[in-house]
Amino acid sequence: MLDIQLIRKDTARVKERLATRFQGVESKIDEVMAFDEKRRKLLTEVESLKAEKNKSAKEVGMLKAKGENADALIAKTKEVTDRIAQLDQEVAKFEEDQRNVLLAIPNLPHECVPLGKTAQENPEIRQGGSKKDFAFAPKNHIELTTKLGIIDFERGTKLSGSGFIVYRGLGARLERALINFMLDLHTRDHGYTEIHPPYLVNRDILEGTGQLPKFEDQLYAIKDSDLFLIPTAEVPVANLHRDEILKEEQLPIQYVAYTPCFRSEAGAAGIGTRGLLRVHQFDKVELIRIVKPDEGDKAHEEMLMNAEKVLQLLGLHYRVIILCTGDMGFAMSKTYDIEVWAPGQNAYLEVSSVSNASDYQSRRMALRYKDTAAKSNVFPHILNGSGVALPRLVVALLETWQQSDGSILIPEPLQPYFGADKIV
RNA sequence: GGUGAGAUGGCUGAGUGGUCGAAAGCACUGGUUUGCUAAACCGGCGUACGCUGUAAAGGUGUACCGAGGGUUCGAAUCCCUCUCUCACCGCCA
Repeated sequence: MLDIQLIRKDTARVKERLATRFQGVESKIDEVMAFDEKRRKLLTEVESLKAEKNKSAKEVGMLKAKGENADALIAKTKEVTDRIAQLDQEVAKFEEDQRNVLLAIPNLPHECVPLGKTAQENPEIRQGGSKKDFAFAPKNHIELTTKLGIIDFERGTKLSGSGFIVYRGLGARLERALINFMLDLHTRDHGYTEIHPPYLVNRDILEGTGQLPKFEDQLYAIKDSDLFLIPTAEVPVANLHRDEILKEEQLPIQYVAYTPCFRSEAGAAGIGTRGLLRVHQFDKVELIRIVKPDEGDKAHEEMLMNAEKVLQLLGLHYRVIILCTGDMGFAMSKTYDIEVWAPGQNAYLEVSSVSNASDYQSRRMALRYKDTAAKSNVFPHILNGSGVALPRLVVALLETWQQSDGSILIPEPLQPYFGADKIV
């Protein structure tokens, strides 16, 4: 969430930058300010009453110690206490109202993020690899996987409904090989520490990263409990140090985690269609960094390159785009997407989203570090990036490395993990 | 799931209704001193928010002793609920 001090001090500028996301959000700032003003006024009043109460209570104690009568003072203090109880409730109400509005306000876009409203306005930053030339018409992944018998779409639907898939035989092995390949790459070559987190988390955790309270309909909830299936490893891993005050030397932190991700995808285009492009459960290797504020931009660029490396090693063509202000996720200040080329679709598919959440999430989860220079506790910047998501990677891999006979070549760096050089 | 014991500041650990934000020790840190390593001594050392205020600071108030509620003029201390930890039993991958 945004810093209330910043909102108070620089109201106009905060509103201006919020408005670049979508028109109308900036009015929430006025709501926050209204609650804030009332809250502080009452707080001052109730706190001075409490000071009075504390003083009187002490005097009662001293009178009684001396054996004197304190009935009058007790009666008077009782009145003050009652009044305090009343005001405390009002203050709490304003605090809650203010927090609720704050939680519904998205992060401020980074200064360098291009203005825009929709995904069509996201500028391309660069490309990697090159499109493969085919001497035949490349098939799409559904045809390829069905013929090879490595993905069973029908039985996935039978078990759990549309948007669920079953990997089989070498398909299952490919999934496992890719996960291990990416985990090893990021831990060995890129310096991340592997985390294996819970797949179920409570409400507070989801509030910390910004999925709640606004996007509950996108989550799967566990009946008769307050637990939810994680939509991404970002949720448990970014929250790992919540409510902590880290030592400065603990930073930077770099975590990598493989988890399945569960998304209801309510209202999303493409759900219910066959294939791997949009599913309710998918595997993903996720990167998280927790860094000092002034190291955020550099860390962001590095993470992007960490994710790109996966595609480079697998010989895939891709492009990097930067999301415009209107297309960015709620909690993020700056986001790059990596889109991989899928010849069978004749389209780019998003396989990674690399974002800088600045201090927005660390504020929500009360994560700080002791900054020796500033002599105070500072909210670190939290970054997350897919490194990368599996289903669309598999699509691009199969469609790119397919042969005219329908077999699939396995890129060399993946072969030790897969245990073979092709799928036939 | 059952029974019992617990939860206090970075750590250990006192404190069972009044001047306790909390003893003491350790750790950390500033200083003094002894020719170094080190020791001794003196001091500092939680977080959040409000008010005030400065160039920086500072001053002041409130809250926080697992969480939430209650009793009381007054709660770390008494009562209730919950969470977690430990031990044993049961069950189980």
